[in-house]
Amino acid sequence: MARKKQYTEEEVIEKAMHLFWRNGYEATSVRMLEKEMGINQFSIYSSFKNKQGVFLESVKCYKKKINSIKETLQHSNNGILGIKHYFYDFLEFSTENSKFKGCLVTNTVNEIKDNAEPLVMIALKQFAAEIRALFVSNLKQDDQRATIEVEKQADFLMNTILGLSIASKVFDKNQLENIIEVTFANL
Amino acid sequence: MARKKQYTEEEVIEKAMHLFWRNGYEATSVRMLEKEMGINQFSIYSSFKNKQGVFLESVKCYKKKINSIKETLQHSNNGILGIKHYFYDFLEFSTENSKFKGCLVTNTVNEIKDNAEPLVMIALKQFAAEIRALFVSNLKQDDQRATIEVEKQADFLMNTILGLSIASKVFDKNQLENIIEVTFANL
DNA sequence: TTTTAAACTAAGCAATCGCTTAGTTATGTT
DNA sequence: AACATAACTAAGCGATTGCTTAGTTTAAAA
Repeated sequence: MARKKQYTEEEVIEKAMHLFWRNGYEATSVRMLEKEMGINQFSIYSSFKNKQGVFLESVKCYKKKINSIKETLQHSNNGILGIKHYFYDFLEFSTENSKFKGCLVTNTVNEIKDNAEPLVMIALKQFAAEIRALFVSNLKQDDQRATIEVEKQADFLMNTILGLSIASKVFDKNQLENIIEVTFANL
Repeated sequence: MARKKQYTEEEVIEKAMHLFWRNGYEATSVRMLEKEMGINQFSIYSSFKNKQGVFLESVKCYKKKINSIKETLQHSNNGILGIKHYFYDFLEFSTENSKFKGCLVTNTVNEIKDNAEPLVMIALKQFAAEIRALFVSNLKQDDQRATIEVEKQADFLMNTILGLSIASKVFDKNQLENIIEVTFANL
């Protein structure tokens, strides 16, 4: 009936995701996406509607990629030690050519204005809430831990992860590991 | 010999600074600066050379503003308690109409790409280094604190401050205070 | 009072932004 | 083989970006 697509949407989105991850949302232009994805602007818009659509699919792709270390945390039975393991996994996950890129989600949360791009913001907040919920359930595994403290500690851990996203662009690997060690030393 | 300026550069830079603080570097256009500063683009470029120049002066202005709470930390003799005080001071400092704006410097560090705007990046990193040095000297005030740990803890505290800059846009005041409390609870 | 130079206004520069559209190519159906 | 239709190419849309420039106004020096 008609011509076949010369690309698979899964493949080109993964390339787009890496571009957004490195550059952020605004700084990634449609022309750059064109080159990185290897398809024409027409194809981009016909497959994903608009730039926001490309990004939302990129977040889905990012979620899939990070899902393996998220599942490790999900099935962990070591309480806070499982979370610490997740922090190290995350550090490795966000490394490329011994260069840290931070977290796609956190990077974008910090970049997007409150009013602008509400759909993007909703998707990002939902992702963050999922991670925080895992922190809470893992903290509750520790018998001696006070229940009242769990929510506070979850916020604290989220803050540390947020910090690591920026810190990973400025600090070296050793410093990042020190941050994790101090974070969990007395928690 | 010639006409007088109808504005003082100090006054208009303070307005520019607040705009950058709220919106970030890229998202603040020269047209927006024009309106906020109340002067024509020609005056902006004749006084500050270019947009980057306006921003660099804005960072100087920001430093002056934050200097009072920095000096409190500088003259503090309570070791880590002085740092905790600084965290709360910073939270109040970055609040406007019960809305948190984060830290101008941190916001921009996270936004600017490594290669782009190197002058901006240098100014920002220098500012961060000054804060970290204060953390180190205050930590050393505590006699029982192991010297080896001080540098690690300084990185940890920097990471917490970085985190708070993002967290302050997503979390409420109570949560932010919880983060500070947990941070210093066992340090 | 005339001169002169800086401070102003406003229009417009090239480049880039996200996005669209007219026209061509390819492919499965009849 | 002829048709129908989706996938492609490439040019270009209006809006906005940082920045400049030609022309006018103002005020201090001569």
